[in-house]
Amino acid sequence: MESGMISVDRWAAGSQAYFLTHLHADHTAGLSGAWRRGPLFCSRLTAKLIPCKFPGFDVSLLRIVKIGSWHSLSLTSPSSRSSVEFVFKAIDAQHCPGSVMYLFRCESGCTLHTGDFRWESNSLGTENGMAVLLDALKDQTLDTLYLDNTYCNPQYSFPSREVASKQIVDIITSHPNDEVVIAIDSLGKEDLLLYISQALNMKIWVWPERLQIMHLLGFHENFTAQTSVTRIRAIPRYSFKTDTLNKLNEFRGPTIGIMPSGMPWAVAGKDGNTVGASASHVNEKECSENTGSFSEMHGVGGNSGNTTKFYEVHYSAHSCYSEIQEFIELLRPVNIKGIVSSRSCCINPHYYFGHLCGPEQALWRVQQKLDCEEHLRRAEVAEIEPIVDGVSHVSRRKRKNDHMNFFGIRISRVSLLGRLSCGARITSTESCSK
DNA sequence: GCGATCAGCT
DNA sequence: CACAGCTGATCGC
Repeated sequence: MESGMISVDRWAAGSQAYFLTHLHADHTAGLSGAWRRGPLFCSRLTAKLIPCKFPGFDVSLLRIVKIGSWHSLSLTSPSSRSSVEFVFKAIDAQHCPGSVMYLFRCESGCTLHTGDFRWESNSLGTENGMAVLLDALKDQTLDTLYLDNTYCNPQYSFPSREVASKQIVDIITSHPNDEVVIAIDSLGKEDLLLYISQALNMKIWVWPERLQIMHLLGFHENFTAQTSVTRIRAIPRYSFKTDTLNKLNEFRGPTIGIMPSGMPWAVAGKDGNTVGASASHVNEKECSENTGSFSEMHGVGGNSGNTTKFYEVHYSAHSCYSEIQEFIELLRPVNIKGIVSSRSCCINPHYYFGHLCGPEQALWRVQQKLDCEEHLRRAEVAEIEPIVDGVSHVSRRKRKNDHMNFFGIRISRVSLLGRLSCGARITSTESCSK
């Protein structure tokens, strides 16, 4: 795609249309209430949150992109001065409230910008998102994939957010009489807090600005800003430290701290006040089974000499390596570019996934999808025919599976394609092998 | 004084 | 190494 037309999460002058994937600060550097550079495209929920995040923002510049629908956009090529027609679509990125990916199509090709995303294996949201994506690509190659490569390295393996949420509920219920403090940011982890609130039938305290966000998101029933009605508090991550917790421990009674973190191995044991599980220990637990892991740390108490317990639970809003791998295996882009720049070269998507990119791979995906749809059409016809030849359902299913194996993709993935075609159902029994 | 940018911390 | 993001220092207008 030619430069000087569309910017995604970049706010320098010189673009004709600006797209925002989500409202985290590392994607909005350069945005402010004084924004005047041009129309800003974002999801409906993000648009709702913008005046809160950027007071004074001129909302007449907002262009709401309805998720799942095609939108059209006519821009001017800076080089040829001719008109370029775009269509684009937003897809739920499941990273934080309002977060989306953008798929752009124009005459010169297709581009997908994932923004930050977490598409968990075997989740309905991921299946739906992938079905929308593949359907939108149709028989076109994906020319450029701008990828959330935060955890684009096999060492990054962690459980789903649901598993992590269950772990946190278990930690809280195992301390029935303690005050609980959970570290969160200004946006994100609402699904975790809702899960806790519903599982324990208890409101969660948040600070007043955060309660306003919860109101905008429609979650206000599960949250409160009154300190007296609950023992569970969500506090800003930057004020989550031994000092704060020890003070709570001293003045409000026994307190445990829970840090849901994307990289717990990085936080533990930095100073003398915390003693954490080592990174190798955390990783060892993760690698042995994908049921999740958490580490327990004990902070040294304040004047009272009490001990504050810290729990770091592996909770991530970014896809882990195996989820990124599944994503790329299905999309097969011609080019791939990481959106996370890092001094560390170990997350360069080309290093691990270069073999899944290139023109041949992109064409292979298109051909595979067409073959698969054709097969599913035939399979459905076969399914509604009466069985007259003595062939059992089991052997039919086996035949189908053989065909899928021929394609080299797993059954759970083919079920995504199944949704795309004529509603043919494929039984999905296999979990992802690692 | 205000906004942008960066170091530092968690 | 570094998730997301606040605070505070510095620079330029």
